[in-house]
Amino acid sequence: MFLTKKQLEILRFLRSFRNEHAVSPTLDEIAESFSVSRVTIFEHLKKLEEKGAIRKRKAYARGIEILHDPDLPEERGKSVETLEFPVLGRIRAGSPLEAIEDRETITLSELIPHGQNNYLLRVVGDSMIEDHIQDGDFVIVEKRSVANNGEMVVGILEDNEATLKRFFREKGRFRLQPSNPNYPPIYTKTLEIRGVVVGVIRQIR
Amino acid sequence: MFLTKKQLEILRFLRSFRNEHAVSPTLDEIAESFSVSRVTIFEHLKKLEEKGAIRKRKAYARGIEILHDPDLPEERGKSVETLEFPVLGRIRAGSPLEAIEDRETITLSELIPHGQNNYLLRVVGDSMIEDHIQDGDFVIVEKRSVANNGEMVVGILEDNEATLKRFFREKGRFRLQPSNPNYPPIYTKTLEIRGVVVGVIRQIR
DNA sequence: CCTTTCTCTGACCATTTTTTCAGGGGATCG
DNA sequence: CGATCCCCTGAAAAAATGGTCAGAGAAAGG
Repeated sequence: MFLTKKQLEILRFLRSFRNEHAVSPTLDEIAESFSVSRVTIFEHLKKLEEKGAIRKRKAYARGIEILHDPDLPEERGKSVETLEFPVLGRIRAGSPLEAIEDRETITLSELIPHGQNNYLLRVVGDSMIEDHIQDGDFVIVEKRSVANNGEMVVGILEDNEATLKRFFREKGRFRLQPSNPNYPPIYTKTLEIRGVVVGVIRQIR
Repeated sequence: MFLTKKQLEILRFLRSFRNEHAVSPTLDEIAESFSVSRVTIFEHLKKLEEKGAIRKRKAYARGIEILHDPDLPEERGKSVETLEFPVLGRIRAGSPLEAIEDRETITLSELIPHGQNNYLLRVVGDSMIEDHIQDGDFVIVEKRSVANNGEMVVGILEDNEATLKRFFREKGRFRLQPSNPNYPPIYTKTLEIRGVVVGVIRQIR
């Protein structure tokens, strides 16, 4: 993805505006800040969207979302520096084959999906055991109200109870599939999806 | 500041909408969600603003700001850039039992053992699958040269190869036990322990 | 030179969104 | 009862915001 200079400037402006005002700016506001016309900004935003840097919906006021932030690495580094881990390479859990060699570091923010829309849930029970999520694990959940088939979702059933299952849309109903042969799937006509599991964290005593 | 029931509901809706969409809702969107007219919402918001719970500017699309969140103790604006996650409670992976209710936050540094002596390894292979560590997972390893029976260790064998196994001290030898019935244990007389697994992190695509 | 890319414009229209106006109904309390 | 909240309505005005159209200049590169 190659952004022109102007596009990059606009992207930066978007971010800083959001930081300050908690909402995205309008075309006019961006245009005024750059002393150009609204149409110019409109075109730039179109390009930015084509390039996948932002998302905007049709006729949706103040609805520009930043998908890719070009400055992020440095900015994150500050507050996360204490949470940096060296990655000492790969280890073969099967037969011993690969030695520990490479050296790089990784910050947890790279490794762990983190954002306004993520939260943790502690897992109770073993119904997702074949997905290697065990009792006591924390799952990182991204808040979403829709899911794709096969994704692991946090769903609210009719009786207002929350559960963690794999999601499948079937004819006229939803199937919530445990990944444990000892548990039957749950079928429901109404389902509120609260989020999708994007990560797992486990502490070993 | 005394909020009526409806006002509280709306405030909660504002928050959840923002969580999901990254922008504030319009009057219409709120109105539709509550199945009332736009004007009704307008009035409610006016009251909410008088009471200091939100801020909205004149004719400013999607510009409602939440000033006071009744469900949140006192935490505004703090945890954006730090690696703090809200923990929204527990979820039962077995049968759906517990709803999502409690609200607290946890920082990753609490959750993830972190220190000068810890590093990450990416796991290749499935020999630890019954410990629910799968191919591609990162394990957090605490540097240590000794281990207790049963701990999961990173060991270097005589041929200078690294492996991840459970550690057992036996008569005159060590046993490195995969947690996968398809793999046999490894017996060795000399073993260099590089560390002990204290955590697991998994990203889900 | 020609073509392409990037930047830009004024004028105008379409749609979304907020705001006002002019009310109605029900509940509670003195 | 009368006064006061709270919750609600449809219709229409008034902003604001987003989008389209038909161009234009300037720079870069073949």
